[in-house]
Amino acid sequence: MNLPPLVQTFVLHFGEMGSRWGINRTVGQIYALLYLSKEPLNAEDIVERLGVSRSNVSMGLKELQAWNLVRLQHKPGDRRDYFSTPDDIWQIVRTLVEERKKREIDPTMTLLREVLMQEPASVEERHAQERMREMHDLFELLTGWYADVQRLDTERLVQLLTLGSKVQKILEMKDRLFVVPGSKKSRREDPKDK
Amino acid sequence: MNLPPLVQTFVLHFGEMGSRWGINRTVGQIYALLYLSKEPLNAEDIVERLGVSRSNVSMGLKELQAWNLVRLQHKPGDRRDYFSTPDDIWQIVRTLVEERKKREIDPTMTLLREVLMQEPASVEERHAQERMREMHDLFELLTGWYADVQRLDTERLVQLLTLGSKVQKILEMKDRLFVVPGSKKSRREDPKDK
DNA sequence: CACATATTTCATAAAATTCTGAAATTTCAG
DNA sequence: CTGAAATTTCAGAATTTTATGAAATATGTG
Repeated sequence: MNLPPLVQTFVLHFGEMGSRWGINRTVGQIYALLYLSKEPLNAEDIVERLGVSRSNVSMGLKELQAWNLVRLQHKPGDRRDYFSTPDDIWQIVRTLVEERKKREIDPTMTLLREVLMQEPASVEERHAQERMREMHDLFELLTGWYADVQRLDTERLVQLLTLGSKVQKILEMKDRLFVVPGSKKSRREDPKDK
Repeated sequence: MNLPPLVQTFVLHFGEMGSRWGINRTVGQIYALLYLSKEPLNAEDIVERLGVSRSNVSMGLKELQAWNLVRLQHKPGDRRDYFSTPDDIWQIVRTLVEERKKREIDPTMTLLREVLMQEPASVEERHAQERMREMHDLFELLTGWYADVQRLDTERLVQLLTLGSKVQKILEMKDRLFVVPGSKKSRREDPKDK
């Protein structure tokens, strides 16, 4: 491995981290390298710096492209493929979340919907279905929220995240300002209520 | 494998899904089985239903315990260990996020902080450090938000998620109501501004 | 304390994955 | 078209992960 020490530390860490996700060490390292690199790199650059085989790099890049995590570019008068990551880190986050949703949540939702259609054949199956319903509803809530904030531009998203639960305060304020008498929603919770 | 068809479908799916996360098939299956089960199960129950070896189940349960994803219980007059998942699915989500943060984000943050302390020895390293700084700041923002909403009780959390980006509307409303003249924060963005 | 039961550990077998080098294929300049 | 450069594919080697059965250890009851 032929890298500045500071870069190497990060690349190695990402390689290890990769295995805790579903990606292999080389893919993690390639990604980390591209993320840190100012200039786009071609496959041979990556081979030299990481000290892995050319074919391994080829496969790794293919996987990263499947994840939409790297961008393919060309330099004028150079037929080699150059790769880079988006400069905007928020774009990276959006892609990552989108792809993970596509791979992990969506197939599970499909399966849950299918299974929830079936008629339970025993009390055991009935209970199992209830649990699956809970998971289904949870995922629906989370993906709904995600679809919603996904649409925000970055500035607003950051604003929202910075607020964190302080949003809660504002919600309470809103509640107080716009109480509709008799509305269930507007009724204040009181522990003494039973 | 000795399970009602409906349960089996889900258990198999979770087993496959496991490998896309960092956990192995058996661990995924054990978890799915416990999640769907009304009653806590002991190791032998799991062996029978999943058709895997006793030792495999022992290891799998150990891993799930390390993740805080299963609860160990006892039945009166029975020395065997019984396992279950929390009934409250939100509790499960909280644990999962917490543990993943602990395993994936925290070590990365530690490394980023260390590397950001060092003096870059070249322009290349300087640029790499800037990228790491971006990642560091991003993680800080996200974990800050997480720490914040983590503290909300479930009802309020659901309320927040249900709102999604509609929160934005409320924020704008708040801005309009409480403009502090001359304050940077309260100044309305205008595309015509330069 | 003894002994039957339950659980864990661990060496190694089995399976899955990752990586490589060689060959095949693609691409494009001349 | 041709041929050199670039990339991809792929069979098998290397490595890593996962699963098993046997042995060791722990636990609790009588």
